[in-house]
Amino acid sequence: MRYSIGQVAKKTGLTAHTLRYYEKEGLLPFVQKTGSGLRVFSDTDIGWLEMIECLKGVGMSLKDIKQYIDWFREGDETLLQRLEMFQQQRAHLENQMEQLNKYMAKINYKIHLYTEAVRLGSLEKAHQNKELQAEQQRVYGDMF
Amino acid sequence: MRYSIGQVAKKTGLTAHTLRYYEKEGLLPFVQKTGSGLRVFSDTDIGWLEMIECLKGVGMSLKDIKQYIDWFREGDETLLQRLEMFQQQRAHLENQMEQLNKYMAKINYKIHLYTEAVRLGSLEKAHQNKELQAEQQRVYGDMF
DNA sequence: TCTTGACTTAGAGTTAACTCTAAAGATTAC
DNA sequence: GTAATCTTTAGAGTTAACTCTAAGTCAAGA
Repeated sequence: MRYSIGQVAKKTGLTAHTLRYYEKEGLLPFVQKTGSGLRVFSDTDIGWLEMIECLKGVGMSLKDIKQYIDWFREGDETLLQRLEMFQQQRAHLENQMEQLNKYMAKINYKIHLYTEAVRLGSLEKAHQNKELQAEQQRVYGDMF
Repeated sequence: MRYSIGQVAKKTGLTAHTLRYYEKEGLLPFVQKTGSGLRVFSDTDIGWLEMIECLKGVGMSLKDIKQYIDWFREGDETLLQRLEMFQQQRAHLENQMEQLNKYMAKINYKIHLYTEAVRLGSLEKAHQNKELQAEQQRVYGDMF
């Protein structure tokens, strides 16, 4: 299948502006153009965009994503660099997920606390609830 | 305990510049100053910084974090707003974690693929491995 | 006391990642 | 065929979150 920039924008949730910007930054080196200069995206290009979304979601900068794409274009000489990059990103992702679990515990505590506070009409009173105090100890303490 | 800005910087991994910036943006309204103007951080302030780190980590902007702090300062009239904010952030965090799990599957597949590719000296050959093709199907397909 | 290093301020500068503009050309629906 | 819509370009502008500078003040150790 072939897609115009607008169709890809709809499909991916990015704007046409952003897609052009990505291309300018070297992130979409495989997009074709018609004789009159219009971009034509293939399913392969959509696949690259999904990979870019993944790497961005893991916290990579566009610059580093471009590095990966450049390595890909250089061929099998850069297989090891690419493997190492993915290993680094996995390690990074593991840390990230661990962090998010901690944040979740903290936010769950806040939800308990504020649910009780809303019920009682007072944060101070909610804070005196023994059960919540115990949970706060577990999550690691504060009062905000 | 009381801490200078430099001690807090070390403790939190933020720079003194960043701490001053946070204060300027209204995120640290409880930090005291000495007669001569030096900042004095308390354990309560450290607690706030941990909360800010958490909310930032969940994806909130400094502006929205300030909103929460302002609500806190307004007292029990804003309990419901704060509860709703935390509920929204929990929902957001759940989506985020789900996304990260998908990214992890994708990256694990890449690591398998590239480990095999490095062994064979060719991405093309690794790609022909039946087991990897099956994994790719499960993860959702591409070839980059 | 002197020196060294930490701290103060206002305000300017930086970076990443968009985001928009304007003017013109291309394509589609009727 | 023509109106409406989409796409093109180069380049300027925006936003969030820092990051740094300069010129001076403060505090602790030898």
